[in-house]
Amino acid sequence: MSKQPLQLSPLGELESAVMNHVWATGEGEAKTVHAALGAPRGITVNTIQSTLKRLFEKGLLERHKVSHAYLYRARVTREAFHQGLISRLVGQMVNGQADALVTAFVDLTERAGLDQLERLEALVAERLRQRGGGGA
Amino acid sequence: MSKQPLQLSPLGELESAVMNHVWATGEGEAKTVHAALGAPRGITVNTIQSTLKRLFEKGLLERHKVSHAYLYRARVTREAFHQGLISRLVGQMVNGQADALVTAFVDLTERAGLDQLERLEALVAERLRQRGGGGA
DNA sequence: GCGGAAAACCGATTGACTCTCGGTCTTTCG
DNA sequence: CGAAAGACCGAGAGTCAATCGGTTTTCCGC
Repeated sequence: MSKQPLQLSPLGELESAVMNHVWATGEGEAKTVHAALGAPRGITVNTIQSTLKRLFEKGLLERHKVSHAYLYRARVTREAFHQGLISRLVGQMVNGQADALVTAFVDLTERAGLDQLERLEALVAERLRQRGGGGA
Repeated sequence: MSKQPLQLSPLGELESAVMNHVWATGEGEAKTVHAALGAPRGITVNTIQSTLKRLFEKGLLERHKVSHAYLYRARVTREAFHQGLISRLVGQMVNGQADALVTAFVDLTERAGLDQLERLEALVAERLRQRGGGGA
C-alpha cells in the first residue's frame, strides 16, 4: 500500500518552484532565479535556464532581452493560473454532478477556517446581488 | 506556440477511462472492461489487465478473485477522488491566498449557472449556521 | 574592432511513467 | 489429467521533466 502523492500540477517540481518565484518577485533572470532556487539545490544555472525556457515555451512566461540576458515575467497571474487548473478539473468532472462539486468545495473551505467560510458567504451574496438581484 | 491542454489528472488516458467505467458500472473484470473500452480502441485484453492492475497498485481499485479471474471495484467514489484532487490542488496553492482561491471558485460556480450560485449560498448559510450557532 | 565574459541554445542522458504486448506460469474445472 | 482462461513478468516504445556539457551568440570595455 504505497501512498504515493499522485502528482497533480501539470508542472514539474522545479517548474512550480520557478513559477512561484517569478510570481512572488514579479520577474526573474536565470541568474537571480538560480541564486534563489538553484544554488540551494545544487543545480547549475543551465538547468534553471532550461526550465525558464520550457516555461516560456509553454506560454506561462514571457521574456524580453535586457542587455544580453532575458528577463522573464509571468504571463498569467498566479490566481488566473490556479483558476485555470480548478476550471479544468471542474469541467472534467462536472458530468452531471456539479452539486457534488459545490458540496465538496464548501467542505474544503470550511476546513480551511471559519473566516474563509464567511468570506465565501460574502462573495456569494455579492455575486447574487449583481446577477439576479434578490429573487430567482 | 502550441496550446497544449496542460494535462491535469494524475491518471493516464486509459486509466481515466477505466476508472470511469468502473465507477459507472460498479465493478469490472478485464474481459468486460476490454469489451467496453479495449475493443473499440483495438488494444488487447492484456493492456486492460495491466491498467487494472496498475490502478489496483495505486490504491484506486480493490479486487478479489471470483473463480479464476479478478473482480475489481473502486476503492474510492468518484466524488471522493475528485474532492481529493481539489483538496490537494487547494492545499498546494493556499500559500497565503486562500482569498484568491475562493474568489476563483465563486467565479466558476457562477459561470456554471445562477442556480449553482444560489445552491452555493444555501450551503454556505447552512454551514455557518452549524458552526457559528454551535459555538465555534 | 577585438577579446573575453556572460548568457542563450542545442543536444544528449537519465529517470519516472503510461501504454502496449508477447510469452509463460497458474489456477480452475470438466 | 489436460485444456482454457486468466494473471504475471518483462520488455520496448513514447512522453516529459530535470540536468548538464559544450558551442554559439551577444555585449561591453578597452
